[in-house]
Amino acid sequence: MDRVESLLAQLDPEQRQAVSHGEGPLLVVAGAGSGKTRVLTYRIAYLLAKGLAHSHEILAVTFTNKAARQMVERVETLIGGRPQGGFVGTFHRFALQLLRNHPREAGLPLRFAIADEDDQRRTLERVLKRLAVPTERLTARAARSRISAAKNALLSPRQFAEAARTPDQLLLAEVFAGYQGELTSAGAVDFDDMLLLSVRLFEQEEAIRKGLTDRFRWVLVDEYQDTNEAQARLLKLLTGKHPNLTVVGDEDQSIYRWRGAQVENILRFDQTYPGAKVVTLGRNYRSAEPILRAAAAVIANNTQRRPKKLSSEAGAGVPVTAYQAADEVDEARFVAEEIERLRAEVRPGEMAVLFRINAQSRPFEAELVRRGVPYVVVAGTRFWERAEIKDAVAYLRLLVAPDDTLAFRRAVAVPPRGIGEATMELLEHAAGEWGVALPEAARRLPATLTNRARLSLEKFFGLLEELRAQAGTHPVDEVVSTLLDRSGLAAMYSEASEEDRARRANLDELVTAAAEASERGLDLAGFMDEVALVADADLRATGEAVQLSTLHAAKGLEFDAVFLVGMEDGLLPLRREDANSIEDLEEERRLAYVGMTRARKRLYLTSARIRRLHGKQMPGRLSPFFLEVPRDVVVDRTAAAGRDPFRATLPYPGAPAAGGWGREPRTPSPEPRSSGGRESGPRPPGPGPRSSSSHPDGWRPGLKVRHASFGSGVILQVQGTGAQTKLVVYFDRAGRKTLIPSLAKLERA
DNA sequence: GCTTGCGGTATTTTT
DNA sequence: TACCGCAAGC
Repeated sequence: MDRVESLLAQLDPEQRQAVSHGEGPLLVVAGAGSGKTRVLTYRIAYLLAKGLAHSHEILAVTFTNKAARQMVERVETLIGGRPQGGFVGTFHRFALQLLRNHPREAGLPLRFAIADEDDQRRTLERVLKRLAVPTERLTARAARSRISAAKNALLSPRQFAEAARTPDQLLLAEVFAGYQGELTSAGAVDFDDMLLLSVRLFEQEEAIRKGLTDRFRWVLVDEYQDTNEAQARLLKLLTGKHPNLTVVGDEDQSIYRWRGAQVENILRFDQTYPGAKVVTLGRNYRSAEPILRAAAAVIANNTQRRPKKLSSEAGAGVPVTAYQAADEVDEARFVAEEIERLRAEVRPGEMAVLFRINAQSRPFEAELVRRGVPYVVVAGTRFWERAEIKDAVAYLRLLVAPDDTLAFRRAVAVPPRGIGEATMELLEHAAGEWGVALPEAARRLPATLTNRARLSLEKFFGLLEELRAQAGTHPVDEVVSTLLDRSGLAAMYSEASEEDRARRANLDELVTAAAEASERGLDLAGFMDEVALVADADLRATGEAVQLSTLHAAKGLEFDAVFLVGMEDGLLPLRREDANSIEDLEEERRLAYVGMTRARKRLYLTSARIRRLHGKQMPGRLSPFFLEVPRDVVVDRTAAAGRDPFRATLPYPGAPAAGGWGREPRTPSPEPRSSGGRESGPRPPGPGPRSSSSHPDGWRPGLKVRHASFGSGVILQVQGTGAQTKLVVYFDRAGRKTLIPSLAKLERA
């Protein structure tokens, strides 16, 4: 019992209450910074220590691989060993595993493929084309998200069609059916299908469901506010009649409504699970008081929530800083200057610039590069989304599943081998005629093919055979190497262009990823499942750099200093052309709330009076959310910056009449074109942070360098000395790279 | 069947 | 502003 006692002793009363809850459903409403992960991990440790659960009886579900990994690690340190036999992973991983174990019962081919977003888009484009749907009526993009929503709501194409009334819905029903038909004949499932089919499997195969219900006697779910209907249903089926289900979440941090997440799941948890115990964690250990007060005041305007209060346990702190910039360049300048100033006491890795949309990151990057401040942009073009990677992966998928039609379509087209639209149509026709999958039809080399196409296909399949033979006997990374080499995928990219070299470098990274997978004992099929399930965010090493991130990507993280930028009406809340419902506005407000509550000690709220975005100028009216922040917790630095006092920002119509910054009398003024920003004078593109100590080899942040492949760049960061020296360099063309100067051909520019 | 140029369009993106 | 997808030329 000692163990149990000592676990509980490390918790506050509410946390303890949640952790030590016995059997039955439990909802932990965990406000920002209140120790959500702590409760989850301690609860697992508690159940094990108390002997209530065996580790193989525990199923813990998260949304990201990263969260899952963290959970495992933390539980390990708590219980001093690795929990055996349970499942800790994402919803999708759980579902995929289930379907891989029971493909037949799920109505899937033995080696079904996974259609990624790209496959989905291409498939939908074909369907839309076939149905002659004009793009003005429905784009592939729109269709994808609406079909996804239907699947999340557990609707089959048929059910959807039956419910369809408007011409719009009827059209979508047709597209949905066509899309699903294509997926089926390609032997593929998309991400939504994984969940949907798992639900169906549970509903139809009582034995399978019961097997799992009996096995996983304890189920724990993280970020429950982000579950969609399919996920909620899956949990309900899985936990059976006596649900030992613990869910942790916070409706105020639900920011994935556009992806099917239903706040209602968490708001109505006690109705779905009658008798559920509800514990609210109300102590915030993260944010200083002014930050918490600001955030609380904003979120209090939402109606879709339980009213609750968070008390700050993190001290009085300093007021929130506000700054209204002249334009986005001035905003970036202010932020970068402030970051430089803060570096005296705050490590770069403890600072973050958070924005609503990725397109906002440019000016900040420019300013930070100029000053030699190390930074990372979280989520640029993601590794696994890159064309060159997808091309190679398509080949690999074909090795695993020869009839993966979607992969075939992609692989056969790159590098160009004389197989184009005409040949594809011919093959499609043959496939239909013979009733076989498209790749199979291609393998049979229909007589109607031109000689050129025939030879080309023979060669293509010959290569696949060769690789498949190698895959049987060699580690994954070797297969990938051979593939890149023999297919000509690597040769497509010349040494002449820097962009091409970056692509080659990416392909090398793919080999590295394969080698790692191989070391973990995965075969090619396992590697492919991994690739499908792994988001790039999981691979990202943060290091000591300021993070530039979207608000979405910042969820779950915390920083000493947070710059929430672009607080303008239309940007945050983001204005979209389709329906700006109250629900949409509340989700935007939650985004602002999530952003603000990432901050521990310092929070900055900035905006621009004029913003160029997408090449257009946007009028920079202050965000209504900004106006919701109580004045007494804010210090406005706009005037103190020595520029003209800000003006011309009309208060948001719906904003509270009192308070807010938009009300000061404004001097009418000429277009504030180039008033701000430049006034502080151009900064010398100087040698970066003065703090950087000199390196024996002379490398220092701010130094301009040239690399044989990546071209010219500037050093952001220097790590280690001697042969261990690593340089983080920002290249004009290739972006951020980490290099070892003793290996890389790097010279001073 | 593959490359060049125009116009339309732009979110957020855990898997 | 930037990219991407489509339409016309080689």
